[in-house]
Amino acid sequence: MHYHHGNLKQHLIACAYESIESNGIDGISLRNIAKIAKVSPTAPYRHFRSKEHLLADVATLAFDNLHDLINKIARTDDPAGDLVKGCLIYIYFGFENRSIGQLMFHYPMRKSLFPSLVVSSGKVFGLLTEGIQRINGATAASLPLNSMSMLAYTHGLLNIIQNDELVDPSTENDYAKASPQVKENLNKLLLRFVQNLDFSQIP
Amino acid sequence: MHYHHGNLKQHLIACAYESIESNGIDGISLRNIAKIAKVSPTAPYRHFRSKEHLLADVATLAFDNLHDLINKIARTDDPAGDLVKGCLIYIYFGFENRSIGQLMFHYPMRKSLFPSLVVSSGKVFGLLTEGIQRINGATAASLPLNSMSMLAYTHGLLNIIQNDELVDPSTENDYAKASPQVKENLNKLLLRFVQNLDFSQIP
DNA sequence: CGTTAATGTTTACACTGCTAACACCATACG
DNA sequence: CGTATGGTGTTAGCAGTGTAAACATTAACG
Repeated sequence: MHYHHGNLKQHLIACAYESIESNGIDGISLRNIAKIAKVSPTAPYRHFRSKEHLLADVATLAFDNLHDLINKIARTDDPAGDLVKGCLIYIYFGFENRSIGQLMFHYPMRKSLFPSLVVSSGKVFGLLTEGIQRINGATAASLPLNSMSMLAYTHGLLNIIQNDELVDPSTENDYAKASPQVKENLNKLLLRFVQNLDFSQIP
Repeated sequence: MHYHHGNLKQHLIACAYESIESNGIDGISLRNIAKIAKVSPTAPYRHFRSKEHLLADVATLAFDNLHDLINKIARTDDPAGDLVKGCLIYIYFGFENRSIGQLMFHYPMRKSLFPSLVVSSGKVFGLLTEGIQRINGATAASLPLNSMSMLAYTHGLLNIIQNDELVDPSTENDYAKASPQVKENLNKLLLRFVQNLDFSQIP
């Protein structure tokens, strides 16, 4: 029995990351994470001031992973296509890592309390901004608004796909059919959105 | 001390609704709601099978309220403008009722388990669908995808506005500046989006 | 080698969702 | 009218939670 683990902090983050992804985000508890890490129930408090602090570090790691994925795509001579690719990665990352995505985007965390989290998520947003900047005709003045707008749409599409259990067979609104339809058409929808961005100075 | 309250169920929903909005959604507990309703800690279990069931009813009520608000707007001869108005109400409802909005859109609830919730949220979506349908040139084939797309954008914009504490003064990405910018330009952004909807048959 | 600070453990507390057993009481039925 | 019944409230209690405090061990350094 080693009293000193060596690198418990990183290990706890990794355990939490995995446990969240497999057990869902509400089934998570500090004590459970500690048990997974084979450590006493309150050991995490030597490394994290609170549960929220641990989760913030998990989210930070997740944003870093997402950033690396998006950053890996090539910069071709088709900036709009590149941007759409990035957005698709964003969406599929959130979709495939369901619980982690929930933690990143929906968990009620006071994000501003965790500088590293703010930096990491900011970097992802930075990639999106850069992607828009590369598009022909983009203007500096229109950049912030268009970036936010693009993020909104991308994020919204992710949301739709995530929540396709919000399906209702009883009404005429056929969510169940629409959601896969969205998935098949993500590329088209995003591309159209990009092409319709407004680069004129917004008064 | 009246043993029989008379209408405890509705009262509990109302208390929960209020408590969530003022105390936030994580600060909520069944026992606390019971205390607010001046009833024993386990009394709610006579009316709700679980906490999630109570919250589902709260969310249902919230969607009904939102539906009524959106449904109240006039149907003018400017369908695009009407639709945008509806979306704005959607956004501001989520923004102003912060915690309730979180419950409606982000709380990890198995929505499909609660038929009334599915119906109520479906009705809101139905209004949006109807709004798109009224636009000149709208086709039946393109309706589901366009509705979901519009919902995605609207929802994404709400998200941006809700999370403007995701602001980062330390990076170059000036979220803090961008977010109010979004708020000021919501109308324009939504209108442009509506005007760029694609009503051609999507292959 | 001894001190100290870092890092782990044990104990304890208030709170949570939830179940089970019990208390009250409005109503249906003889 | 008396009484059984079932709906609705209460109390007691369990397992699990986040967190703080006190204690134990060990790595690092004088």
